[in-house]
Amino acid sequence: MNIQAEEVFAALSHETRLRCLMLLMAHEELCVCELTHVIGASQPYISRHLAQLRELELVADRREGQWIHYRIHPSLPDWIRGVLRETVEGVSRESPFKDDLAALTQMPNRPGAPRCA
Amino acid sequence: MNIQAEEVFAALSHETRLRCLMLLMAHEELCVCELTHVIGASQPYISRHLAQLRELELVADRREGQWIHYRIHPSLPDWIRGVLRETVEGVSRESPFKDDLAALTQMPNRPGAPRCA
DNA sequence: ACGATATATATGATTTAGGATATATATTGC
DNA sequence: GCAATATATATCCTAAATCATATATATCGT
Repeated sequence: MNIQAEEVFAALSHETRLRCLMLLMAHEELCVCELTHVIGASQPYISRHLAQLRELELVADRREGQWIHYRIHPSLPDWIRGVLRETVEGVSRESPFKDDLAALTQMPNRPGAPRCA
Repeated sequence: MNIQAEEVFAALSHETRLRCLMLLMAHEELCVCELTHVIGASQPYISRHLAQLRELELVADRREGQWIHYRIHPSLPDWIRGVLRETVEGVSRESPFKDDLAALTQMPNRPGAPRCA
């Protein structure tokens, strides 16, 4: 089943999902607890939005022990990757995206090595 | 008031609005009757979706006699233009976008000179 | 001024997305 | 096996988007 442009944009049209994607564009892999901490919402709330991104195959997940690491889906179509790249350009200097990037680096007890892009 | 990324993506998440934007990316200026003909929906339906794009300032309009010509907003932020360009790359070979471009050129009695990009 | 064409807006009904909370599952260390 | 941590899913309620239809406005030709 092919990924539908309208569905992609619907996914990007929600602040929480867009914040997750912008963080993942900058950080290769992040676990749910990191995203939850940075965005400052409840765990089920973040998890449900990540599930939507996962079902659309915009992100992929990988379990490592207790943690589930999310990343931009490796086989994302080029044009969608292009859209995300342009969006990073457009929003990464603005709130809340700018602050999210800062909040992540200041998070204590981050699991795994902080692998940054 | 600054244009919000989430609102932009919400606008792009509807097939009708996306089809209008893809057509406008390829054709500089199109009037409502052309878009209505190509998409094959009712005039109020198209007009209402164009109004949403206009309120967001993704498109601009210009009256010329009875016709109102729409175009991609000339002062659209670079990153949004980039998103639209990437999207054209991604979808213009697929239905319904591919067929829309064909249907427009075959439309009889198009008002004004068909100014193509 | 009148009828025809092009376009915009308003209204009411229906569907869909979002949010909060509760609960279920999986893994780890003991 | 049990408690603790990390994550996912289910449920119920509310808010927002969409659609079809009706109607209003603007322009043109006569």
